[in-house]
Amino acid sequence: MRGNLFAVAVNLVVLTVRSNRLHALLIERGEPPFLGAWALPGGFVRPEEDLVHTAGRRLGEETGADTGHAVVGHLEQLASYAAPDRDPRGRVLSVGYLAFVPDMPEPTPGGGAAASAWCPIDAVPTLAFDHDRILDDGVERARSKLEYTTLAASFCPHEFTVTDLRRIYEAVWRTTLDPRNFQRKVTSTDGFLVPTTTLVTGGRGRPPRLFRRGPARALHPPMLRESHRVTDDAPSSETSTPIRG
Amino acid sequence: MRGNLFAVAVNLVVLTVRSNRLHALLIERGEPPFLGAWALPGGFVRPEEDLVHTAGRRLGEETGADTGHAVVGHLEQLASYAAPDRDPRGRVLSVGYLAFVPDMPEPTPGGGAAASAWCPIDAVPTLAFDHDRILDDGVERARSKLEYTTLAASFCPHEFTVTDLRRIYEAVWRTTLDPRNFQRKVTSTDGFLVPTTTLVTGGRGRPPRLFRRGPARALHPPMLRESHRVTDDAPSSETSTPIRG
DNA sequence: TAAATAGTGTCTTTTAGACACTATCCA
DNA sequence: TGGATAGTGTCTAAAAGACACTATTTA
Repeated sequence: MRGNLFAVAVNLVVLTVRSNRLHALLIERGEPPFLGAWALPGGFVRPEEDLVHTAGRRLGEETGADTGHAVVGHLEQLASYAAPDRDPRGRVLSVGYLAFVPDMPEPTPGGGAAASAWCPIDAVPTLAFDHDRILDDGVERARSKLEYTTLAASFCPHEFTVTDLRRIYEAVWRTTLDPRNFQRKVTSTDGFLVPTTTLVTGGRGRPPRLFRRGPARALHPPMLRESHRVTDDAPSSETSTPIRG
Repeated sequence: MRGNLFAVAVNLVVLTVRSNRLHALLIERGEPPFLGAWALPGGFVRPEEDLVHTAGRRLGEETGADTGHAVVGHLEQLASYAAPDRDPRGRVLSVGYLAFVPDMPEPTPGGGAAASAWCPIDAVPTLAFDHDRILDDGVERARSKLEYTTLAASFCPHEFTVTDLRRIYEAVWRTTLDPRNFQRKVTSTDGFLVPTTTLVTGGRGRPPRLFRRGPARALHPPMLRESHRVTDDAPSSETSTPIRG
């Protein structure tokens, strides 16, 4: 078998919406390199472990899913990053994973991290390695996935209101949506939401109904965000490359 | 640095449209394992080489771009595959890349392949390793990318007619589109097509105009393929995974 | 001239967006 | 009662789909 050998790591872009703002889960590195710097959570792939297993394991460790806290969400592979000089220790390929989780208590650091925290997406400091780019790619993926899938519901707990769901879209897209048109759109899209009989009392206005996520995964027609630019909006990464002329 | 080490390979899903059918580029393996079986072209990532460089290099070798043949197309990262038992030689992670190229002469085998050929997508035999799944993921990605990007033009040569472009959509989606509505849609989408002054004579009807690809990359509103199922249409791979309940 | 393909015009249906209006809570 | 939020109805504009019709070629 030709070729040199790589260490293979998984890094997680874990997104959630807290206080109507999109946040990412960051860890403070507890060991070199980049000791003390902020980074994406992650870890090396163990022998006999598949990529998604590593990602799920580290996600559980960081979000405290192993403490019995019920986690509903979504996990998907994002992209791989393997620039020769991206890690000073040697040749390391990192597979990025993108996770959506509902708002939950403060994270519990794991995997050799000194600390961990939810950080608003527009206040993220410079990160270790090439994690800035991985994070950017993850956020961009999240923004476009909300357009044509029902994944916004992965940011919500098991039962949620239409307004809860709208706040997800507004936070991820940094925009505002008409509450009335949004309501009609999501409740009339077959399989997106399943109504319960429960109304949430205690709020300031008419009590909203609770819904659960339905079986639909694709959104047709999609939920288009406003004024998508028509010219080049390729992500920052290599993921889109024209070949010559 | 903890963790065991991996060999890292790149495998290519190279798609083209020939005779109004979607084809993939396959190679016949010239060495073990899977000697004599069909597989996706690929190769190991060299020291100091980035992933996209490996992919571009192998793409050029297989399609004969190094022979001076002008290649216009598209290359993007697809996903990574690293199941512990996917390669009998040991732990190998493969990064899938997806390429769109215009129809071109028969391929010239490279990289240790015994033979190579364009194979209609619905006539692909069982492939070596987990290449069936990589191919499936690539085809599915291609189908959905044609909906909301202008990448269909990457299958066309530098100048092409509206009918040429429509045949791409029809081949990739295995459907038929109304030629008149298609014409209006693509010519009225700002930045998709740039008209030339050339008309193609010699055909059977009114000579069509040649166009070049415009600067637009995203399609807004998207070009929706018919009757997208509303329920679960997750790809075959791990790329979409719900987390618990 | 007939057949074939390119391209335009127009009508209908569907959907997005704006927004009036009703419903139901709390203070 | 008034303010706030939930939810429905309705109008308009934009886009998709069906398809008649014109334009320009070859056989």
